[in-house]
Amino acid sequence: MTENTKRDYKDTVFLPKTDFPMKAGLPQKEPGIAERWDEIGMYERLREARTAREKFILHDGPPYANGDMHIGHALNHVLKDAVVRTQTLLGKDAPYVPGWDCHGLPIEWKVEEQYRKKKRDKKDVPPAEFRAECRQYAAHWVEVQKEQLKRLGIGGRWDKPYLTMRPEAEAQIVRELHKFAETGQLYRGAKPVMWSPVEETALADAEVEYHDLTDSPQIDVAFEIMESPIAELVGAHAVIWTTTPWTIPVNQALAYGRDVEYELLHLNRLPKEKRFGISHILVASDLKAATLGRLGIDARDVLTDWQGSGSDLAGTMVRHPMQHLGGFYATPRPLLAGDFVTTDSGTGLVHMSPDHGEDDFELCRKHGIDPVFAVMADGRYRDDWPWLGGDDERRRSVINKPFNAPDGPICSDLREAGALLSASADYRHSYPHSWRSKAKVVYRCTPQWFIAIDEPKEHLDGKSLRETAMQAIADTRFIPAKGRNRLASMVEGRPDWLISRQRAWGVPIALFVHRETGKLLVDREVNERIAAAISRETVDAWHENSAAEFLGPDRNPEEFEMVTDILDVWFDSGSTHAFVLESEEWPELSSPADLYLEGSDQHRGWFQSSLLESCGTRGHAPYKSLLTHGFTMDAKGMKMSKSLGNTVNPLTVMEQYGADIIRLWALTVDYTEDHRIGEEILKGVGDQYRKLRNTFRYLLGALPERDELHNGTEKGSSGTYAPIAVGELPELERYMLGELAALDERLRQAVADYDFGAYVRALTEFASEDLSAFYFDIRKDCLYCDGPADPKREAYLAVLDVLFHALVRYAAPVLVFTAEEVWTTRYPQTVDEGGSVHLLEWPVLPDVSGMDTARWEALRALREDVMEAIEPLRREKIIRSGLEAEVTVPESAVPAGFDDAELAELFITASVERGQEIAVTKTDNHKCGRCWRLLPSVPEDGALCDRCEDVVAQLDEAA
RNA sequence: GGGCCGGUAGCUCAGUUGGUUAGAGCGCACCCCUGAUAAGGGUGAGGUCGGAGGUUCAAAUCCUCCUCGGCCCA
Repeated sequence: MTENTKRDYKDTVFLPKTDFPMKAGLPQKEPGIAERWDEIGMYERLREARTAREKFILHDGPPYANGDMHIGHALNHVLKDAVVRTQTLLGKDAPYVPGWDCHGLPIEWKVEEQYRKKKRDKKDVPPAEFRAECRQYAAHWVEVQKEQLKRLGIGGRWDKPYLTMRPEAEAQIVRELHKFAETGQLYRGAKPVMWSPVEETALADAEVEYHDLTDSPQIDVAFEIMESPIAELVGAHAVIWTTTPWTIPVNQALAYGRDVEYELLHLNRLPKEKRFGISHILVASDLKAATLGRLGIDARDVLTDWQGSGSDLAGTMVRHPMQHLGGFYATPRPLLAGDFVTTDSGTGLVHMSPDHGEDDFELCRKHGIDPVFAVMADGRYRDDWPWLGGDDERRRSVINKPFNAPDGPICSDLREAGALLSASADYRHSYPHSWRSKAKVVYRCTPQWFIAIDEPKEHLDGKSLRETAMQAIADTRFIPAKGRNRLASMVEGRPDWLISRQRAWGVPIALFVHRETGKLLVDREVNERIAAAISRETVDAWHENSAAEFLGPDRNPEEFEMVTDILDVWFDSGSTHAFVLESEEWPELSSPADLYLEGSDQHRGWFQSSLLESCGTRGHAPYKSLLTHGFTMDAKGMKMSKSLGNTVNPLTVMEQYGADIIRLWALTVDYTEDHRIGEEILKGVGDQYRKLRNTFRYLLGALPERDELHNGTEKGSSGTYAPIAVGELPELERYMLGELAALDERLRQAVADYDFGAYVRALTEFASEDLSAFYFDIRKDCLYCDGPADPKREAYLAVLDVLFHALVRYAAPVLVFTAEEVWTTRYPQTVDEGGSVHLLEWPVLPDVSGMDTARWEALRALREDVMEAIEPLRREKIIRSGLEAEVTVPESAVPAGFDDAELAELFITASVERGQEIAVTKTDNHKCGRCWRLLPSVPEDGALCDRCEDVVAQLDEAA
């Protein structure tokens, strides 16, 4: 046999063979795969495949149709897609209809910007044309985002997404509004709302952002006390402090705190020029020092003439500093007790203008003081206003900086009236600004439409909308659980829902108000005429048709006012359950949804608007459970912003790494908290991806090219593993099937918990630890060197087949593209058949119940000890590989039922025998020229062992 | 400024009702293999569990304060 020592046995070894490349090239490959899904009509195929199955409805919250997809969209949609795909894999019918929010200010703003660029005045544009432009603008971004989401591998009904601007949707939104009107939950009120004088519109809370200012004005103003139960106070001056001088012309009262302590300070000791012509001032004791400081008065120079608590001030009246103007200013202003008064800043006395503050409005309303609507939409005082209104050339918008400055008209007039005690422009605080124009906003009282939150309603079983919503929250499942508290506390504390906007691009508040009585017209026939018209002609119907057409012949159009406000876009999106889930247009959907899934900011947004809309009209939430995710930060955990330049663009990541990498990232991080993304993290995700990819590559390489395992039958895209007789398998094979079953269980649990991090981790650790480092490593010799018909080798391949079919399905919801690539590599006919890995269902595994896994866990622990014991010999270069080691293990450490030969195979060593303690020596055996094992049956290095001798003989014979 | 949430190895994450030397995967270092090869295997080094107090026989786990970060609100 000496000639054999020179023979190269490489071609007698069964090495893995596959066309599946190690390097993924995802950015190049993915678009083609997505395209094929489109071509085969994946969504319809899935609906067909899951006909009559239990449904799982994830309702998409509509992103705003404005701009490219950003990382937040990517995370959100990958999570949604993972939910839909895992539920589908479990065999449920999980349709997904993506949607977009299309109305609203940001789009209007963009369209106006385009007009400005064309030097065209918006006021010259006919409203219908303007709305048409907005519609076109939104449609453009819907298409852009749609393509970007498809590129991300998101599956859904892309041929018919829902848009809030579809006429059918607009009509249904109006119908929902009418439901509120018909049940008496809608009212027109006057309330101070956040108002932007620049955009001339009321703003929602979400449209306002706070910026820190360092140069705000602050002034102290003296109001002379006319009458008071406290005799000493008469003739003295109450001092108020404010950062908004422009509200002084609309002052109607002062507020004090009942429990706050006040002092009357005597200024007579001061030199005359420091006294402002005033003898006494009234301020809170706690703020005395701060106030005197602003007034430039040394506290040692003043005496306290009177001291008392706020409640003593009841019944005190002051006069406005501009009393000499008469009219509005001639009325005495009362001092009122306000719960909101604190001694944190100011003077402890707060000037009240019901037009321009929430606290002010409420307190004044209690005392019968009404707002006067002095400030117009553009921020200037109205034409007939006696101070700084009309033709006063100094008239400006109230947010105009010079207007409020210490040398501006307000301060100058107050100074002249002897009422201005201090004025500067150096105050630091945060102040609300419009998120679009970045200009300052103000509180301004305007007529607005509201949905009442606390009125008990018959159709809600005598409960209020708030109570109904609180009950619905109690009935909802929250993932993670902390969301419940967050939503509940917001609903508990929120005010009535302000739903009107004075803008152009939106669903109209299509209502009639009787001019004489001011009452809302509630007539179902009229309402249905309105909705029907909108459903035919879009929202233009309301603006372009005459009142008479809606009112019908029985009513005189002259008697009714058509409301021209439009709806808050939150009302639009809050109605999606009505015009999407309940709509005939998407028969695959139903309501309520099993799940809404959005970022945690939507506790105040969509989760809440949907809840209120549905509770107000249907008495329950439109969802059974709510899943919220945190926000994506940069690599250091800091918020991403364009100005900081630390944004990560998912489109770029897809180009560089591929969509499967972003998906793997999104499903690995803890979405319940804020999480990070960055180069290092993506690199780590890429490593994890490669581990999974190589596991599939190994399986594809080891498994027969033609499907011999299936006895020649072509299983194709509906294929599953070949039937196997579990009882006849070697124990290692049965153990691995048991481990696979354990993995299966972990994965099912992770799906039930929406815990995708646990899902991916279980999958990766299984691939890495159980397969690569254990099972595949042990069976490498068997796969390469045993004869093709060897029962052990066949058993191994059978188990690899099971593993393949299970793992490719498990991976499919995560690595949507790679799983498809894996599947079509093994079953190329899938492509012609129009099949896909994504049409398959959760694997059914061979039953291996009753396995004694404890024995194997002990075995693996021992295996680790053996590896550790071998290491010193390798370090000292006594041996190089474990195959050269003869190992002794303590009898007591070996689980029952393993013989020495099995142990040597499992430990991948030359031999194993029992002894007192773990010991390792170098073997004297020779190395088999084919399998490279060092065995007693090998006569000399390079010769064959018994097993290889047989196999080579067989092969030579066949050749 | 207020409410809520969070800060465990370089990275992503586990750490059940407080209880033995705080774990995993990846990365890293070193080694082996060169017949999964820009792959595979082995060993190892990394953490004062954001910081400071406190409760307790015992705290990453409970309490207080501080700090950093985030969301929402003002």
